Amino acid sequence: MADDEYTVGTAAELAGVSIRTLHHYDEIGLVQPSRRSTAGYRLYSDTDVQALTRVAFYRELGLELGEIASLLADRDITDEHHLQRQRELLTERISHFTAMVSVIDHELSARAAGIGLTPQQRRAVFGQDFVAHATSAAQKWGDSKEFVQRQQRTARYSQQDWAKLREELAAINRALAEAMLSGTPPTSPLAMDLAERHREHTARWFHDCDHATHRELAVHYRNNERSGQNYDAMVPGLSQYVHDAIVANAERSG
Amino acid sequence: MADDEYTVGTAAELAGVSIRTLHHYDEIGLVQPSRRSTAGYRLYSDTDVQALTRVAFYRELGLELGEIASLLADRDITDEHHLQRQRELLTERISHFTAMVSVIDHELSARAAGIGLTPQQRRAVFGQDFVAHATSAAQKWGDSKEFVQRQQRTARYSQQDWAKLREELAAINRALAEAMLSGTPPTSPLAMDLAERHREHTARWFHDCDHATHRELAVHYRNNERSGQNYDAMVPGLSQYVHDAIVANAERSG
DNA sequence: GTGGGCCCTGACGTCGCGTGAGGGTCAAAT
DNA sequence: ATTTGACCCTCACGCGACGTCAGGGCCCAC
Repeated sequence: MADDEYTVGTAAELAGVSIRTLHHYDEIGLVQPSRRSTAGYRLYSDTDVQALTRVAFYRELGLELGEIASLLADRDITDEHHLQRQRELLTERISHFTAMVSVIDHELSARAAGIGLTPQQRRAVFGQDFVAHATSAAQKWGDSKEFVQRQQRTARYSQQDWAKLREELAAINRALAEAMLSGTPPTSPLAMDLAERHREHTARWFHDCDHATHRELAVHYRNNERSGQNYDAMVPGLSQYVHDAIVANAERSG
Repeated sequence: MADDEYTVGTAAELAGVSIRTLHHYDEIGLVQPSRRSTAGYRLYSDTDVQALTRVAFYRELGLELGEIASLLADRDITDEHHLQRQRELLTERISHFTAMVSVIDHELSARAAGIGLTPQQRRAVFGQDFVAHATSAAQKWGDSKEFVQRQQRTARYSQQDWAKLREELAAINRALAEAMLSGTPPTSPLAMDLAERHREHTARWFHDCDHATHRELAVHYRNNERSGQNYDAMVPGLSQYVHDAIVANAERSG
């Protein structure tokens, strides 16, 4: 056995998979050892191990062996193409999962506001439109500075932090809903004060939030398109009310 | 059938899985419909659908049905605990994949410098130490401002961008290697100029990079622990040389 | 020359469903 | 009142990607 040849055990370890897996790949012809010893031992070359590594990578990304086979068979695909492709698949998964995190934050926030999701809402959030919905939300917002900051901060929050955050937000939101239902105009000092509390809460827990940023948020709230808050789901008309209060508060402070 | 009850087809659609999957979950007792119609039809309640949704979510995160069963069975776990847990699993996957992207960028950069990885390097990068290596690299660096910026920028690069980036970096690295091999001291103007070109390249393609930041990078390079560059793998001793040149260049400019 | 570690080839088991076959159910349209 | 067609039921076998023995060779060190 030459120096740059490996038996199954070694090759398997190098590729980070089991011996049985190599046997399987040999059986189905996906990756076969370039040589056999006189005793019938499989001998994998460096190139073979590289192929195995590639397969393992694609597998971890969830591709089926058939797909991988056609990728490997395509002689037009260079090593760099493979790396590019793997990178794409990875970033795809990352943005998908990031979108799912947004959905969870959505539901956590909804619960923070003391509202469980109805079956209809769950349908929209977790049902068939799940990915499409989450992805569009992530695209609308996902590249903004605020989103990145929020992701970074919230990733570190403990369960206690979340509990506190939610409690505070729930108090603000309940007060806003009460104000609206009691006929207090959104331009009243009370409503504006609540808007200001909301701004401070956002700045404290999620991301920097001056009055200009807060105004932008308000528009998203009104359109019920902001991941993490759907005021109309709490009380119909509340999103418009919150929007108006935030704008009034921003006007007030200059 | 009451209004808040659904037959298999409907329940399956709400949960975003196949009918057969619901049959299977029923068979193994993971999620069973709370009622059957007189004709033997499975009737799923809202609560059942919620459980199904949860299972689907955990499945997408790669958990086995057995694990999910024990999670669902644990009556100490509230709805919010589930959401928290799912969020953790997601961010785990995200950082794992982000680490894998770093590894790919590593190899792309190595190729950019005109150097294919040797089997030994591949072993370190893709072999059994893969996850540990990538994860430790990500932890060392993963929370820094520079990393985030780099991720954000590079995510948008086209293949052409990468090609250009790599070409430029390869030219700089080759020049540095030549300088070292020809005995030019790292404190010479030529080496310092190359360090400066490297700094500008980094600032242009990856993240803001003043001289102080560049110095920090230099230390990582010297320790060969920086994802994306391993100068000693190109030419032994080059990492120290690059480090010294960067420091000299930083000294020079202030 | 023998023990322990590696390798071989079957071949059956597992998990999470997919995919029929053969047959009831139900509401609407004829 | 029946027929149509969409839905539902229960077997039951199939599949992908291996895991896991069982029974047997190879190889090298002591």
